[in-house]
Amino acid sequence: MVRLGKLTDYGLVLMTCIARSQGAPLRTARDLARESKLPISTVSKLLKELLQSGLLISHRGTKGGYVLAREPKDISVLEMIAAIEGPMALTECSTDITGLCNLESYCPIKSNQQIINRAVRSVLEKVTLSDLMHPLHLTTIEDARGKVLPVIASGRVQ
Amino acid sequence: MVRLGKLTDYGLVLMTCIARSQGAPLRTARDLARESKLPISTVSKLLKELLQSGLLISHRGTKGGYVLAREPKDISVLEMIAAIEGPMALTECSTDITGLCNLESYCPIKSNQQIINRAVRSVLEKVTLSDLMHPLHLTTIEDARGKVLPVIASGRVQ
DNA sequence: ATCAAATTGTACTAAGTTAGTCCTGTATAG
DNA sequence: CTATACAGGACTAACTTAGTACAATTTGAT
Repeated sequence: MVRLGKLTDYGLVLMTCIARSQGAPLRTARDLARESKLPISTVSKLLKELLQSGLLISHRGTKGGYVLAREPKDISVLEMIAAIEGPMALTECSTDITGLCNLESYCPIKSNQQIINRAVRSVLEKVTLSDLMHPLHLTTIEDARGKVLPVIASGRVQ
Repeated sequence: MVRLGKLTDYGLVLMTCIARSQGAPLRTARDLARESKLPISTVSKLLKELLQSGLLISHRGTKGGYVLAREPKDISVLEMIAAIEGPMALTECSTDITGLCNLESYCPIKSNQQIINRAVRSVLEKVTLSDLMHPLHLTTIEDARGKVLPVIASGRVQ
């Protein structure tokens, strides 16, 4: 169903939690687990992955924890997804790594998949953590070919 | 990695094959299996699913086979994906079916996921089977917020 | 009428991926 | 020195996907 894994979903929740408490001291894994109602082992694992992708900065020891590495507006949804799921590709054909697709060179729609993939990536690149924090600021979004999609002011999609 | 399943990929290939032979008589599963170099059992299964979603029309018996139910330009990539993978949602939160997400009502980014999902859906809705057949006709595509993505004339993405 | 070609429907198995847990090690503030 | 919190890896169970197989049904042609 072209869907994000649950863990990725949780990752977005955690990033939003951390972003919301900017200015506050470091957020610990336990702390975030309590706030997000997720098991601490899972939270811990996700924070590690977000750290390794450079989206978070950590401090060890007592009074340790995590902060955002950049401002929310400079962290894209695409980056967060990639941090947890690995480099995103809609199909293996679109990963630029040759030899993965068993239809190889005579695959008739390889180039099309790259087009689709690029469009999807681009959408996710443009939506940032800041947008996730402040849904009201994102009132419209233009889809491929410039058609405007109305997005309801409450943050809900009609 | 937010990717399509292999079967979906095959489904796009099959639809492209059928679209390319419009005007010709019905295409059989065996026929398409040979052309696409896929196992016939898999092809048969996919054609059934595409049929049930109303994207194909079938005729049984000798001289039977499949044709497109509509013109290529009126069949979106989103429909083809949905036919094989079920209704698309980036996360379970975005399916409009309540009770699936264990964070339920207090999930802080539910509405945002719906925004992301809608943008992605919209991109896939705008790309049609016709675009897959004639990649040269799709030279640029606009991403969310109207930024133009260049797409190389050869059909390859730079 | 009968046969052969083709779709229809269902059920099943194996493989791969994802979710989630646990344990040991390392750094640091007090 | 010690309690706290991150770091890294290994591991298991559950779920999903890919792929196969078979019997039933429909239909055109001889």
